[in-house]
Amino acid sequence: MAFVSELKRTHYCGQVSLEQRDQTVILMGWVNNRRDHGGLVFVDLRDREGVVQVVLDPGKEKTAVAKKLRNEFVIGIKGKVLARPDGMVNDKMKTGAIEIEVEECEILAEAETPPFVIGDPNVSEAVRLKYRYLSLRNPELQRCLKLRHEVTKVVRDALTDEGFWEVETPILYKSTPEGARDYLVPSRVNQGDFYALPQSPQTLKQLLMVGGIDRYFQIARCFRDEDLRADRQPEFSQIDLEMTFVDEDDIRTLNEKLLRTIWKQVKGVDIEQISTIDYNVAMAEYGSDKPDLRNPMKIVECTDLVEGCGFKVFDSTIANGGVVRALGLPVKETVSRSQIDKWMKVIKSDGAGGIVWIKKENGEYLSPVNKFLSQELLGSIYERVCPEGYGTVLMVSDTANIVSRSLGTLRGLLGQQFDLIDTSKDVFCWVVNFPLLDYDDKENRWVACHHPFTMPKEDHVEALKSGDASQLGKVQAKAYDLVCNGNELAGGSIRIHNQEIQSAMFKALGLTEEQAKQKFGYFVEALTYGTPPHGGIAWGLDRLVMILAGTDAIRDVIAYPKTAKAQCLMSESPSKVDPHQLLELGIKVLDKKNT
RNA sequence: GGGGUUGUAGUAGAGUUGGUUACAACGCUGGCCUGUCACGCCGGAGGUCGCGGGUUCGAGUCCCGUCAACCCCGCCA
Repeated sequence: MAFVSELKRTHYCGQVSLEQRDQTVILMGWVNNRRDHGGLVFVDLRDREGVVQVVLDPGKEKTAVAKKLRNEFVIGIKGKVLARPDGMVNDKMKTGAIEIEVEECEILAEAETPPFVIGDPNVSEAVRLKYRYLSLRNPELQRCLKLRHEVTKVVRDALTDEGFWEVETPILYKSTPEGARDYLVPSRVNQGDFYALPQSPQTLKQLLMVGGIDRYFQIARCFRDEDLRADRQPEFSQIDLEMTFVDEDDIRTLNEKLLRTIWKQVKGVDIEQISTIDYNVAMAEYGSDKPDLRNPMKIVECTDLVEGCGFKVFDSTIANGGVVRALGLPVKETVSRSQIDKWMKVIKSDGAGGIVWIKKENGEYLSPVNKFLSQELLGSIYERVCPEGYGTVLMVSDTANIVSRSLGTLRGLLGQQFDLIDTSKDVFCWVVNFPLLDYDDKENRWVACHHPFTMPKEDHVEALKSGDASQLGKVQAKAYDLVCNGNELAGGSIRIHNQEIQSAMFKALGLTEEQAKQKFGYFVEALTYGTPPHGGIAWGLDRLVMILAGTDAIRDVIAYPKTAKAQCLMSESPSKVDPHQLLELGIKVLDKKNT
């Protein structure tokens, strides 16, 4: 048994091949499956790199243990690599051309019967999460984690080559005045005070630029105490970077290079084209600031055609500054009224009042509004909206925002329903020229679209300084998002380094100099001590890996993810703590019913 | 906070209009088998039908509540 006690593994199971033919190898791994033929036992031995068939003769003393083997036992074997006899090659296995004739076998650890068979694709997520350590043995999950490692490795190497330093920023930090809810950590030494876990290293990385680090990056863990989604976990990772003395183009060029390197090295794919789309165009034509360009459908402007048409809904919408836009259905066949009603129901939650449709039958245009709109007008709308192969016009009229949102929803829905998405390749674009400010109707004030330190475009600085409400909404920011298949891969901006512009920004947000200081404190002060022009971007690492792995939940690319209720089913966290711990922290838990 | 889907042996499912002892598969287990690779064959064990209440002579099935997982809205740069 010397070979086992020394644990001198010679190969990974999945990497044995005809190259080792007739050599003696020592393998360690888990019993993936066993086929007991009485006088001969086949075991599929599994490790990180794959599975190999090993053959044991239970009649021999050194392999007699074969009879005791069960699934998930950890064993070590020493044996000879043999080419499989004619007709017994298994084409479905990577190692199907060979097998190991075992000379010695030892059980390193027995295993209880696992609650599910490793690799069973039907096991519910709750069970898989409870026994995550067993799920991790699934080659599919291991593939995703390996992919994640490869991505971070490529990023670290590529950014190092570009002169970036990886700098760690604190996890115990300060509560953020805006944005998502913070996770709070009570301080024992300073009773009654709390740290917050960072929502992102935003201010810290800007201060690194103030500090002269010049080029920084970090694979940064971020925390947000908000409700979860398939693509949102309470803790997640960003590839966060920031650079000094650069403008938008520099950052986009560098990140485009990084993107191409990732796809090339991880997927072996050359990205052909990365288009650049103006935010306003994206909203008007795709109804989204992160358009899925694999979907060929586009929203078509119709406001100019129907202006003064006599149909009350359109006329009053346009009179109030609204728009009328349409989607063409990508099928020639006419669709049923009930189908259109279903779509209508969906977009009603986006605020749309309804859908006006136009169909063409026997050269005649049919529509619920053909009392108001002439055949000629219906025809010109139809011709503009429906190119060859398209068959029905769906029109929505409302404010530009609502029309964009609802037709954007519809575009996504129809793309799926009519199977228009070519999933064979990834399609990328930059969305640029985001607005700097957005008016919050509920709070009756302007809020920063990106964050309050985002630089406006040069041409728009005067408009920002004017504070003129009619102009503020049109001010554009030096902000940019990198989009892939309808997902925001990365987002960033050039930051304000100029005190005058920063003051104008605070003023637009309705903050006095005093309030700004109080709210942003040390950060605002730091910016006054000589801040270089700088900017950066942050990539959502989990989403990035999810897209590369071809999965549809970021749980699949995280080793220990949490459920929709932000719980870890394996460790059962969060959990109650010892009263002494609370006492030390000066914390008392309120009875929820009585508050 | 709101809406939706799901919940039946260890796992994933079937279960008729409410009607005798709740099914077959995989896994587990005992036995047989020297060429299997979803091994096969013979036998066996395994159930608070998520939980709590209600209707009924009778509930896996109908009703109410509740819990959990997932998806979506709100929320989240």
